[in-house]
Amino acid sequence: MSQEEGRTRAADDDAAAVARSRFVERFAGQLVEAGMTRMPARIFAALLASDSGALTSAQLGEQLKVSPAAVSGAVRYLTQQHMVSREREPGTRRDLFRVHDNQWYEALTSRDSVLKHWEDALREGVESLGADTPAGRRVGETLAFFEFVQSELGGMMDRWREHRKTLGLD
Amino acid sequence: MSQEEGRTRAADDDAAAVARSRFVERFAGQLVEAGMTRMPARIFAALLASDSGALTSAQLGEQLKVSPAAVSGAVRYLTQQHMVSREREPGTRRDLFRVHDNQWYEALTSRDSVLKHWEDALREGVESLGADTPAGRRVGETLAFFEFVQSELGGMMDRWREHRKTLGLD
DNA sequence: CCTTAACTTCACAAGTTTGTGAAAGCAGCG
DNA sequence: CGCTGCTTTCACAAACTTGTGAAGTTAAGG
Repeated sequence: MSQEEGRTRAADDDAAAVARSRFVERFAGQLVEAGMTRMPARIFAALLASDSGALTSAQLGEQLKVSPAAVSGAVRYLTQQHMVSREREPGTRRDLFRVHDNQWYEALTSRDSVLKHWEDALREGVESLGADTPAGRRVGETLAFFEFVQSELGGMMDRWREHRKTLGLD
Repeated sequence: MSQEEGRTRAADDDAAAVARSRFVERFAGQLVEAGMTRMPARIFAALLASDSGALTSAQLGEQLKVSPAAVSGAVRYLTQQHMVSREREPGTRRDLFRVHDNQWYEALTSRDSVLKHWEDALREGVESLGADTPAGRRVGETLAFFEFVQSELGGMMDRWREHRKTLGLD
């Protein structure tokens, strides 16, 4: 038994839980700084740091010490953003929420991303300011930059999928 | 005179001001959705849509209908993020705030970007969860993804500078 | 040096956001 | 079909944010 190595099984579990919780709160903190709201950030981080990659509402509520209502709201947001998917655990009435590694960071780079909305606003700005005015030209260049970035993303994700294989992550 | 084209000079100016303001508020709105706080977003948008690319505190306050205090706070934030630079207008005591097109979106992709902080948190997570645990592996893959993205950014910005020339923006 | 224009800081009031408890809604199972 | 257990919705209280007015600081110019 691991007691002979200086700790009990329970202490091991406890240490693991503490490590997990520290990571969850720290990573969630970064997501919050980047603009995500707190509860979805914490839930997302908790799923990322779970062994199975999926947890039930009850588990999330317990681990994060929040009410079912809070979980419900946050999880709706996350599924809308395609960062998490909902499954019904067969043979029970619990919902399971899962991070699909691929899925979620593909979502980061895809169609209705933040970038697209910026581009729309910028495009309208160029038109209404006039493409031939100094202001219009400045906004136009910004637009050109984001369009360029957008055009590069596809290729980048292709290269990632390639690179991923070389790392032995399947 | 442009009155013969159906509008007065004043009306032209007014129309331009309205167009500018609509753009400012719309683009700022997108920045807010992406996580920036409202006042910095509005000020940044106002600078972007200005003809000279630079405005004084007073101009910003007047155009956005906010107090000097609000301008001061927002501008401090923007300069810390390297999105705007402060100049002293020579021969006066006014400060001028400027968007340097290059500078600001280079800032988006550089060193102390959001990405780096995410990576730090993820790296710590892998260590404390254990690289050989399921959770540690999942967090590790996420880390690998962001490291990959980071490694691609340099090349992308190089290609942008190239592409920029072909667009005739110098 | 003193004046004064400009910027900054601070305490606070108004306005939002966030998460909760309680009630209502759903769906699988007996 | 009606229990029962899970999820969602809603109104509200608490906590946090945001922008303001006013006082404080700085430095250019006389």
